[in-house]
Amino acid sequence: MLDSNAPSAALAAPHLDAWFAQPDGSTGEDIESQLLRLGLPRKLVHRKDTLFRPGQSKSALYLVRSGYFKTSLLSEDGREKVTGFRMRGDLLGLDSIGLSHHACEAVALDVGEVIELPHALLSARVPGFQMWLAATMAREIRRDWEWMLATSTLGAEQRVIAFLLDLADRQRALGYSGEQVMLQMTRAEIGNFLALQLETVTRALSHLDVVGLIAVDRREIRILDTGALRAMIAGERGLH
Amino acid sequence: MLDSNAPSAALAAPHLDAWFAQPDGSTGEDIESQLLRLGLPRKLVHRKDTLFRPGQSKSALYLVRSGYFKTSLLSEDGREKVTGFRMRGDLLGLDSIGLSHHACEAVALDVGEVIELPHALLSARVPGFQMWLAATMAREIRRDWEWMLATSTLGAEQRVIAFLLDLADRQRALGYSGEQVMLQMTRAEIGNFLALQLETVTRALSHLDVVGLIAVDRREIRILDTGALRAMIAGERGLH
DNA sequence: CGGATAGTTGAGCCTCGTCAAAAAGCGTGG
DNA sequence: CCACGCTTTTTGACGAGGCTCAACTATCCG
Repeated sequence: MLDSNAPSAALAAPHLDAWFAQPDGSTGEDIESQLLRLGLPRKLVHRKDTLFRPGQSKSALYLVRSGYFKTSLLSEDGREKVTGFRMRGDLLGLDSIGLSHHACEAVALDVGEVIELPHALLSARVPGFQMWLAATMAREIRRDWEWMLATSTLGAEQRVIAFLLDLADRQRALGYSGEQVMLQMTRAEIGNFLALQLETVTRALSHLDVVGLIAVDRREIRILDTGALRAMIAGERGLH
Repeated sequence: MLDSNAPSAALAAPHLDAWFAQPDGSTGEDIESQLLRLGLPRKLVHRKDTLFRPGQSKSALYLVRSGYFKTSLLSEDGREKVTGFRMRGDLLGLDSIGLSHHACEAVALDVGEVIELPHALLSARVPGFQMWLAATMAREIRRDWEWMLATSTLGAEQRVIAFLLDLADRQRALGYSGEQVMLQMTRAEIGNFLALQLETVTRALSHLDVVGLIAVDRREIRILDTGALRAMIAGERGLH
């Protein structure tokens, strides 16, 4: 649901445009594997480790190699908003490009590993890095907008469904089953992300379990009827 | 409210990093005025003109020179979400960088003018363009997140206040008064953006008028007590 | 084993959405 | 210039979805 990329033909364009014409993944993996070959500094994290905080001076982006992270925004008066859950292949710190300090917070939800990407260095040394970065940021913007659409037009249960299907899709894209989803985050964090209370998330999960569309076992969710679930967010629009 | 850039010292960094170290505006105006001097193609638009639609093949970004635009996302099943209102200095089409086709829609709310920015050309010819673009995209991401925070933690009236203050701030940044805001969009569009119904927007505006914090005259809003308004979104957190 | 964290479930209430009707603007053409 | 139709806005009444508060259970970790 989350990526509305037109899966169109990659145009045979002059080299500079090569990137912009790419639908999504192909050249991306090129750049990504280039980055991996560069022997950039790696960093191991444990559950609840904070990778960076708002206001902290920023030196690099982080590319997630393994594990799960949440990024969140904090307001002065204590409100918090989880802006996304990140997994392998995602970039952390995109939002603070152009700033000398981080604007959001990134916390590990599990043990994991990230690679530091010093943009200045990479911009100079890796041809196409800038393009890749811009394309990645654009994808982040589209994701954000999709979720804005979801939270403002879908009811509580529909949002939870969209969340589960999104996780499943992303897991599938990484080579996992997609039938089974292990939630690395608390109900409260899911609720925060979806603009719901944790009790509402619980109730939605319980209800979907009762009607047999998913099987909930603690944080392990088995998706039993993808078709029906998809129909529930595409069909009747919005609340009601 | 919307831009949480640290107004910190611009570090004396190696040239490549110059951009990333910039807090926000200074070098940006450099690039922007460079762009203006290039004699890039301009385009005049009328009220309700569509600059681009989802699926339409994309050739360039658009820099707003005058007028007001809304950008919105459309889902297959007809749901719509206004993703932002854009004015002078804003870029249209950022979200579809890396795609060959547009992912969202941009419509003029008034007569206006835009400049076409062909990224391939500019990336090659204007040094620092890529950096500027990345910084601009990052700012868009931060804005989006701020609004996600707002819509998920603030009550209806607070969201409307945040919206008015944001408009006022942006107008002030462009050299206008900031006391007076002319809404170029309908109540329905405001509501869509804020995840509210149009009736709720109307009620919020009416109420704020009654209590004397703003003066509503059709689409002309006069902000009478900025301090009190700011307190209402920073003070008591969220709903209730 | 015991304290803390996380999740579940219930009951009541409140904000905001829904439906409806009317007023006010606004553009258009006679 | 005014009449007409359309869009936009306002206001009211009502109901419901989800939030709040609260109690209880399960789980994790030292």
